[in-house]
Amino acid sequence: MSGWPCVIVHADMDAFYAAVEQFDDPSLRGKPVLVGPRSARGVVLTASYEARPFGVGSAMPMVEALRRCPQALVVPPRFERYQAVSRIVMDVFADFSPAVEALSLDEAFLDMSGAERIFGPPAELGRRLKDAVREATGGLTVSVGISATKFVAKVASARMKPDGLTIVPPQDARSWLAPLSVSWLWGAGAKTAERLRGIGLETIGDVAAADPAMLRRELGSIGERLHALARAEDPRAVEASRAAKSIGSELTLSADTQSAHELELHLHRSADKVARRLRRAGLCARGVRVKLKRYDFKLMSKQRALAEPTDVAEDLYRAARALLRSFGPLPPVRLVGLAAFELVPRPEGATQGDLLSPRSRMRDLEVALDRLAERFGPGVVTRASELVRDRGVGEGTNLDFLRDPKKSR
DNA sequence: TCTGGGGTCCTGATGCTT
DNA sequence: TCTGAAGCATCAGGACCC
Repeated sequence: MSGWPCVIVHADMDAFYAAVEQFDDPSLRGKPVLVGPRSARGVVLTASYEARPFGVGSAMPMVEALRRCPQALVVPPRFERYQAVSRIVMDVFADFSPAVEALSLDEAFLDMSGAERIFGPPAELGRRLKDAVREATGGLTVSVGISATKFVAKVASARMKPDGLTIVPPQDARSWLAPLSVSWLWGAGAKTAERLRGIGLETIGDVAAADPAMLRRELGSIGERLHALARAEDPRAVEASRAAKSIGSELTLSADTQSAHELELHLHRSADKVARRLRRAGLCARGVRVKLKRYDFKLMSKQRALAEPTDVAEDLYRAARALLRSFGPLPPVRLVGLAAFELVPRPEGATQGDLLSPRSRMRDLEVALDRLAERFGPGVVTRASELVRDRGVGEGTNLDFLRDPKKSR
């Protein structure tokens, strides 16, 4: 496009989870909806636009959100449904560009450089993209920002929500950014924004005009990056596919605990969940990390390399249990998590030649449980073998745990 | 207000190897 | 054999994003 070195689109679905819930259940439409767990320690994942005028937003404790907006309807999240809708949306994006970089379920970058002949100038392109999403999803709206860099496109999509379309030509990008608060800078969260204000930089224009050497002194390498972003310089390309670097599962407990036994139970469930996701992705982990969040929100973590790459829950759990024990006496803990990292493709026939080893049998059992989880509806176990009993499954165990590892056995 | 769960990236400390 | 420096890998913690 004339004068545009490249065309980067950022598309961000509006109040995605809440919009899906309102779409699926017409009785929620036009009403304040909060998607999130009802638990005492839960936070709001997404608030519908009807709830936002009450001062409710993402990451706000649910208790506080309901204090501000008592008439809000709370809907527990249904991630599988959001994933299904997300696939539809991403397919639409893929119709527009071969280079789509999904940032999450509800937003993506598209590199549309050189597509003017097919889709027209940026304004026309944006309208067509929005129409296509609305049509494919049956009415969901997306906000779109278009510029020549990722950062400016992303800010542009967020500036006019919901259902917005903002185009920032590259020659206007720097002056367009200048009056915005430093908290719009990508990579400057609460702490960094506070430090910037502490050195007298309130707006993105202030950061752009600041001495980069001073920014580096004050903030380290992030200072230089923020300086470049503030000047609308962002060389990062749209990356079509990025391999996961870790897969984890964590849980905030309903009450703090110092019981190693209770934490081990949670680690066991997390190990099951993570191993299943590894197997689905055809990956093995070469390391395990355990994360604990203390009563005072201080994080503690320990990690270790595994003797060999694995996608077996028992292996992950054993390593995690050893890490947990290495913490020594535990303070009251509010969150426990397990993550697998250094992910590598699962070698073909990894258990071949070793079919009778306990480890190989354990993996076979876990794969069989995966299949059961896919096939069976609700029910309870009527007979359980010794091997299964070792895993906490016995007569009367509800089969729901096969499909939702969070459910207790 | 009182703070989730999924991640990524960066930094400083530490330990190992040469 | 001891010591120190350099380079690298690993680990733990922190900030950030959606």
